[in-house]
Amino acid sequence: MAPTSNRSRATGRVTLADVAQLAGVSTMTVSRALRGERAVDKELVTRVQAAADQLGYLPDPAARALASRHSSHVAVLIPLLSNALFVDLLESVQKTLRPAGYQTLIGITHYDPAEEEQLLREQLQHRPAGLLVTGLERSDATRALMAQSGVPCVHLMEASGQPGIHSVGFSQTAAGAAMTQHLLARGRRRIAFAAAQLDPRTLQRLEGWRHTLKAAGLYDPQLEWLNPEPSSLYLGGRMFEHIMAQQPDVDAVFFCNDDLAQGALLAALRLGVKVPHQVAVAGFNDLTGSDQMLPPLTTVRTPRAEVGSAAARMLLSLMAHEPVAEPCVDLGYELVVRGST
Amino acid sequence: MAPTSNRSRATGRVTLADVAQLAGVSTMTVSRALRGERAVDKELVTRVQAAADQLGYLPDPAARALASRHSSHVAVLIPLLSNALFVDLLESVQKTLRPAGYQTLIGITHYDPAEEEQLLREQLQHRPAGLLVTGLERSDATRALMAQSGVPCVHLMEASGQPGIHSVGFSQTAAGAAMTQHLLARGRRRIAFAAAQLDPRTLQRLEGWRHTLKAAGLYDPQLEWLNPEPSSLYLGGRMFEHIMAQQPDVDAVFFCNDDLAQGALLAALRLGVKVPHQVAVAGFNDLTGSDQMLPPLTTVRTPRAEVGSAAARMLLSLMAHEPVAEPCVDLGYELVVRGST
DNA sequence: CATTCTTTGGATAGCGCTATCTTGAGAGAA
DNA sequence: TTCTCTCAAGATAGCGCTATCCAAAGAATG
Repeated sequence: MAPTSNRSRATGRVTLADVAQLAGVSTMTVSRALRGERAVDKELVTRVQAAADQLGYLPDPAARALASRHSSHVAVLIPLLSNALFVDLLESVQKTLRPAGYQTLIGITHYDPAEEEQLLREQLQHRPAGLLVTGLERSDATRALMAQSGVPCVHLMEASGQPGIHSVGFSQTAAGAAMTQHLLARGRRRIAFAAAQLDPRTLQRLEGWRHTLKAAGLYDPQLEWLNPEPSSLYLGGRMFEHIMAQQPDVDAVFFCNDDLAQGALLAALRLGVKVPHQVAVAGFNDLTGSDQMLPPLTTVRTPRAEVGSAAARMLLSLMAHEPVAEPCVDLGYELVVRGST
Repeated sequence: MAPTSNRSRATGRVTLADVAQLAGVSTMTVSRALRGERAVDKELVTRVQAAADQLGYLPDPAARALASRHSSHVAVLIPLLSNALFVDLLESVQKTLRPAGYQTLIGITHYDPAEEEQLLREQLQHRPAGLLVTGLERSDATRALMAQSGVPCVHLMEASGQPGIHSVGFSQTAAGAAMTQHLLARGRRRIAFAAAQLDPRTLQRLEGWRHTLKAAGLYDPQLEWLNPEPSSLYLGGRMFEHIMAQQPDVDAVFFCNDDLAQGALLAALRLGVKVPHQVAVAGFNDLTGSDQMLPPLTTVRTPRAEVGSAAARMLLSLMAHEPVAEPCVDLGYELVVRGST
């Protein structure tokens, strides 16, 4: 066991003061040496480092937060964890932030602006060092809270053009258009768009689809199937059944998310509808299992892991008050053509 | 805008001192009144409450943590977020803990004992008020850390018999046995057990399967298909193909998780293997989509949402130093028989 | 009525750090 | 040489709370 000072023996915790005593310097020097802040004599730094290692010193985040006015937390607001997209995003965020000494505080908004505001309010109490939020659309109150808190923030999954906004993502509209183009190229003419949840990014994909069909002179509002319920395999199946029953001339369905499309493919099997012969089916996000479906699902692979790590790195720069080369990063997307189209 | 004292005007934050000044009492009385600690005159409590509301006072978690030696965080250690089981568990935990004023710190262990230990070490730095961990099995070092930290802890998803251990879950062994019994009752005789990941709970299900088959005189080690890779639809399909190719006499496959079983059902469709005619397929956990498969998947519905909320409530009691009626809660499971068997 | 026991509010002293000012020593300028 | 001017290290003073001790006032006891 390492020797301990009177102080640490009393509380059972190794403090800065203990390290300072052992290294023969002031607590302030230890604090500075350990954080690499300001100039500290190189020899002193190694001596302090050695003392800290010897005692097994670990800084107290609460004391740090109180004294410095910001914690080592990064607040992350995402809509759901039941969409694998956000799980992947979160994993890559954590993988980048944790080694840098930041804890992520996860808030699930359920796509509800009021809940987002409430969560943000709670999380700001913890004086987070940084903030990651999904998308660009939010209530004025939430926006105001963010601005007035002064906490650096990066927006995820969409690429904003606005100055002063940091974002990492891609153009959902372009991705929606690209998939629609693909279906057109496959000779489809009655291409339905089926969406659930109707969150902002889904609506952007819808816009891409609309724009492309209009340009091709094939747009028909009847082809829009919008359902505000949460996305699920079950709902995808039900929507597919409805579409097939009510618009037998539809020759392609573009679902806003893979879980809907997977449900549709299963429903097609049940109904005996031939995919892609009779109708093509496309999804979005390339979630687990899409490549295992029968037929395998054509979809758009979204770079969520890359978005997570790039956004986390950008946030690290912001938190360190370093300059950020490119405040709006577009990581693109990839059309993945499989058997279903 | 509410009037502010000199102090809060200086820092831009409403403090206890501001509330105390407005209510005409000491900060200590405000602190006690707001936390409902010790006996405070009823009239004073309302006066303090009113002052706090008027000023929009919100306590500072960092200061609280520093002074009281524990934060308002609850650390939660789960293996994965890519298994929907843990997403459901987490959601219900948060739903219970958040209204009680606790923030959850999520740590993803990836089923790795070393990573679990590392995460716990980091999280204990934050002096959590409570701890939720998955399962009962962990490294000695982790166990020691937990014990020496003195942080109240509830174990999830398994029901422990050990005294001094708080747990909420069910018997994985019994659930594994129940499914095997069901397959036997359906007249199956060559029942394979296919598992991935091989985490402790999977191995307990395996034990239930083994025990039941042995009792029926039908056990054969050849029927165990154990693969340490992470669970996925893809892997389930591959394992199913192997089993069918190498043991054509197998008339049922019990998968340790629904994602594997779903992959198997899709593979069966691809291969033209008739389920349940030629071979029955069963899963575990009743995940999203299992009821949408072709045929719908027989599985075991596990009460993860109930486990999450019951465990969170138990932890709240422990953190409040209240007595816990039943330290080991068994919430059971439910066999869900569908078309695949 | 004196004595003890319970309250309940307040004063005090930190919790373990960091922001900020001060000090002292060496470098450079006059 | 003498007077700035840097710049690194230290002293000081909190950050915003709560643990803990204390005192005063009532309640209970003999």
